[in-house]
Amino acid sequence: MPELPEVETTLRGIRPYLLKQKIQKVVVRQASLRWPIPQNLPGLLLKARVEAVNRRGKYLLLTFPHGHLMIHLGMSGSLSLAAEGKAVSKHDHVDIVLESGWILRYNDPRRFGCILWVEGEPFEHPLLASLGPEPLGDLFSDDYLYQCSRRKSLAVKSFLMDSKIVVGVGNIYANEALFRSGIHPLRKANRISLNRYARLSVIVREVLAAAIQQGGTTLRDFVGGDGKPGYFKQELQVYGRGGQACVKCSTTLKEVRLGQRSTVYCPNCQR
DNA sequence: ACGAAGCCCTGCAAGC
DNA sequence: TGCTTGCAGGGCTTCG
Repeated sequence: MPELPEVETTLRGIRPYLLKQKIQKVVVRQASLRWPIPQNLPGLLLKARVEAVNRRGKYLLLTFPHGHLMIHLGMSGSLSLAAEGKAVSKHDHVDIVLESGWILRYNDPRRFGCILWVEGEPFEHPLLASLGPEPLGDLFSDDYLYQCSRRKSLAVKSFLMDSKIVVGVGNIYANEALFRSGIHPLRKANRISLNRYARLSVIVREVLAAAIQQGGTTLRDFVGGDGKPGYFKQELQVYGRGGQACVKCSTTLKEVRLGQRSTVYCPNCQR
């Protein structure tokens, strides 16, 4: 389940192979992702040169002279670099063949991801226009979270996972960050003090940065691998541990569903 | 305008 | 063993 660190790791892994490369061929085997892959994509990309590779939230942006390729990995998607002639496996939906011979290969079993073509300013695209700040950027701060939350009566965990508030905090990291901050996930966002948001904002940054750093250490395995670098080996303290003992106080961790997402917390440590 | 629920999809695990 | 059922989840979309 790619979260921000996984997308960032993917970005760093593929960028050097893509920059300044001309697209030699595009093969679409399965066009029906979350939205259909444009039928004319192969023609659009043919012989175009990659000018830049960037990320906004969990969206990857490949910039060409005449537009941008926007890729989202959904929750089961991955990109890998395959050597010329490497056999195609199940759910390898798209190949983007570079002049170097390397193939940027998109695999997505659940097809929750998307591959779209954007002309003009990409940040004005409806999918990107209303995204909140990057959690590792300067705009994400205690003040920012506090101000945003004042008129929000929803659970702080849902608040934190809202991409209009801040991008890239998925279910796993929301659970972990709230545990480490001592904040109860069901507490209303507007019932949390500035001091506690200060702690939360720092911890969100720490958790994401640590995960990215871990992804970086396995980057060398990116090429030729399964496209899923060994990110997220860090120990999860609450996610997936419902019913087990809290690592801090041994109280049994509670698991509830919040907005269809599994939510795990320590009823003693988190208030 | 806000918040909650629904939906897309496949792989895996559990239950019969 | 092989079926059926339920769950996982990012995030857009719809409903109340």
